[in-house]
Amino acid sequence: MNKPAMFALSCMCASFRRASRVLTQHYDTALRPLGLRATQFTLLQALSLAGEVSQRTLGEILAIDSTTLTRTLAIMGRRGWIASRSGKDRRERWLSLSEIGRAEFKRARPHWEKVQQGLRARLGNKRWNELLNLTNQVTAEVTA
Amino acid sequence: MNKPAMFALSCMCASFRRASRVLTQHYDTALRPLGLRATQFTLLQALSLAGEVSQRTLGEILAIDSTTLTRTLAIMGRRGWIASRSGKDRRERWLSLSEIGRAEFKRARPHWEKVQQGLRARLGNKRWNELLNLTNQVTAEVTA
DNA sequence: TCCAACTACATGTATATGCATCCATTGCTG
DNA sequence: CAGCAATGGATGCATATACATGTAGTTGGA
Repeated sequence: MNKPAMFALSCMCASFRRASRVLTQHYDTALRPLGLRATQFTLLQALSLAGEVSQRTLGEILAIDSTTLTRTLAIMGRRGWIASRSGKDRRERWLSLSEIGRAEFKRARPHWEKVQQGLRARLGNKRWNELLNLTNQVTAEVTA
Repeated sequence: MNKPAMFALSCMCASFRRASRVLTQHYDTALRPLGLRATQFTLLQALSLAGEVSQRTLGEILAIDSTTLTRTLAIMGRRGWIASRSGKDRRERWLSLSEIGRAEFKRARPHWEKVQQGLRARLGNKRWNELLNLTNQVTAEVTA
């Protein structure tokens, strides 16, 4: 037993935030042996996919405030994962993964894939796909 | 034009976190005139629904670490929204809404309902219901 | 009965997050 | 071209979040 007291929430925001907390802990647990957080893995992955992007654009991709990125990237920068340079427009910071950052991402990816697989198996392919589609749609809808 | 650079994410955790950020800002914006955050509204609502609960139980309901609640409730307590007392087991804190807290919740609820309605209209009833169901299911599944 | 294990909450520390504001740079317009 | 508005990012500040650890109170045996 030890059934959790959890019950369904009718507030979309609250339901998403609760699910996020639960998922973040789940992914964090899987990545903890690597000394990596889910949020940081997400940034490594985003940069790996996007190539070189400005801080502003990275923020738009992940719907993260640019000023939040300043701090999070600083932490990752200290660990040597981020390469940044200024562009023609000298206000901009162009970001990409450093060599070390790419290696870190490569090291973490299998762990991430394992969590994804495990969760996908528990939810079933149908729900898994619906969830990814719907959550991405909500983001698009609210952002628009 | 001015299209957001956002694209679909395949990481369940990242997709949920991004959607949470977007939704939180959306709800926060609606509640800002009241000086209330979405997270705080959620706590008011949870306490309003749950009646008197221990801090531990409240944490289980919302999947929030009990130590997180210590701080968040402290903030809300300073504003006079929370009534707390210790139970027979003197380690426990039993929490409920104070009179002021109930008033604050009542004041905020219409604003919250308006955001919910607006979002529901944009997503359509079908997707809205699917989203609530699925997000609650993920929480249940991962928590289990 | 008494102590060891356990439980509930508090505190220290670190990251995540966003808003208001500031600074430097760029773009626009008269 | 001069000057002002707009933009990209940094900084100050406040909240949200969780883990490791500390502390007080409870409980289940020996």
